[in-house]
Amino acid sequence: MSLEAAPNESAHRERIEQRILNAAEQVFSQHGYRGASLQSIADQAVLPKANILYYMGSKQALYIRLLNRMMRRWNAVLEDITPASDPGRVLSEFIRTKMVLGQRYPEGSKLFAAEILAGAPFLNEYLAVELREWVASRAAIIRQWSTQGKMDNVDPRWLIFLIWSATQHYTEYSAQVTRVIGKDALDDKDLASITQFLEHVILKGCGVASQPVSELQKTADS
Amino acid sequence: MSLEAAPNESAHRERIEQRILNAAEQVFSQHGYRGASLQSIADQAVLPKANILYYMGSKQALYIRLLNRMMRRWNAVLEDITPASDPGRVLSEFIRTKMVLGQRYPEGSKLFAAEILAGAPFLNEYLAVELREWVASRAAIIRQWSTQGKMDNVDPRWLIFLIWSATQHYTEYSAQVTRVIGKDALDDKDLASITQFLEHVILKGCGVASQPVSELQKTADS
DNA sequence: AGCAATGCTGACCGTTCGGTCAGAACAATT
DNA sequence: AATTGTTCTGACCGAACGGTCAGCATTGCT
Repeated sequence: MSLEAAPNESAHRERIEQRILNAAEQVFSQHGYRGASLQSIADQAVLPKANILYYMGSKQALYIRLLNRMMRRWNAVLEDITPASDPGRVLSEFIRTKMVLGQRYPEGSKLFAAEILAGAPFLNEYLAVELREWVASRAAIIRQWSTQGKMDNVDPRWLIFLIWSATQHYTEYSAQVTRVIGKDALDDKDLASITQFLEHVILKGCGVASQPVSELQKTADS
Repeated sequence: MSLEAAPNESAHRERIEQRILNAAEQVFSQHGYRGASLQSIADQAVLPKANILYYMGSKQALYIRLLNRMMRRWNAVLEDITPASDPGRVLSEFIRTKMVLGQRYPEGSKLFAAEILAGAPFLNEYLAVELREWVASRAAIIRQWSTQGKMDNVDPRWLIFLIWSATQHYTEYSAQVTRVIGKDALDDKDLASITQFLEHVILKGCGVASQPVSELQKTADS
């Protein structure tokens, strides 16, 4: 329940807690809440198991702290969107931001995915209240863009889900993607290529003019 | 290792095995391989735990049988595609088929997702060999469509991943989708709307003419 | 140097894990 | 009624689970 960080934590405590959180994020993201064991988290953090509980209290408290940390990172996306905004610029930035976030916090993204797969027992309220309002408000603006003739008349909810799923895929399904394309990991060139592909297909597919702001970006395209 | 079904199984044994497989699919899909317990599978199947092991041998053997059953269902997708095929028809059918498969086998899809999230320890070889070849052969054909001018010059691998992720999202993230749109489940109308949205955006986004075959399908679109 | 506060952890707790097995229950054949 | 083969399951095994705690080590203040 109480998940605010104490304000007067020592730097040492802070360092160790981050070490535990990062280790836990890795284990939880691979095996889900039930499948993760405190022992394997302790091994990953190179700490005795009792130490994990000393700092985090319980498995559940640790898990909830992780979920909150991840959700905090996802704010600040699509914050400053208005009916007057240019759809091309906004959607482009949305796609790019999501791609970057997924690459920056791959374990956090997978943790989130595992939580949803399990039926979102801990994120139930967050999804049904905060995220729902987030989507509803953005959807309303996108719908105005459609009526203004700035883009096709598509259901904005499906558009948001499309961008989420298409970008998240490359972090959450990285095990599949890398094996299918025969690489150990996606490099920067791949990621740039994917981002550009998604911008091209989604913007064009929604009838949005490619971003008018001149950014050097002319590549292979019949 | 040996995972072929015995040919001379009694109808009774067959029925019980299916009951166990369905129960296990549900539990594994929610909690992953490690997070699933034989006891909870037994409870789900309303059978004593020892019975599960009597029929399936071990937790791992049961899990592998489930993976194989799911992979078998996924064959027959995009089998008859050639350079002469019409991209619009093929991509449309691909999207529709994937949407239907996800709705028909939601637990199987989630099971697959959990396996990938865990790093695909059991599907490693399948992904790196069979699925890789499947993608490579389809990608080659799509690339020919591009050079023939039938569609934009996009990377076919990203296109395939896009269709996978966009369609799978509605089964694997159903917990998130339903809470965000405020429904208990997606109904047929939602699914038709989503399918049509995806066809519209992806085909148009790839520069493919919407399927020429006249199927009554004229809906809201500025 | 002395002392309280905090950091730390090996040992332990009851429970649940995957898996084994002896033997009861049942069905089919003689 | 006896025999045989299969189906079934309660009871049990050692290991691992999440969590507790007594007590040692370390630190910081006086």
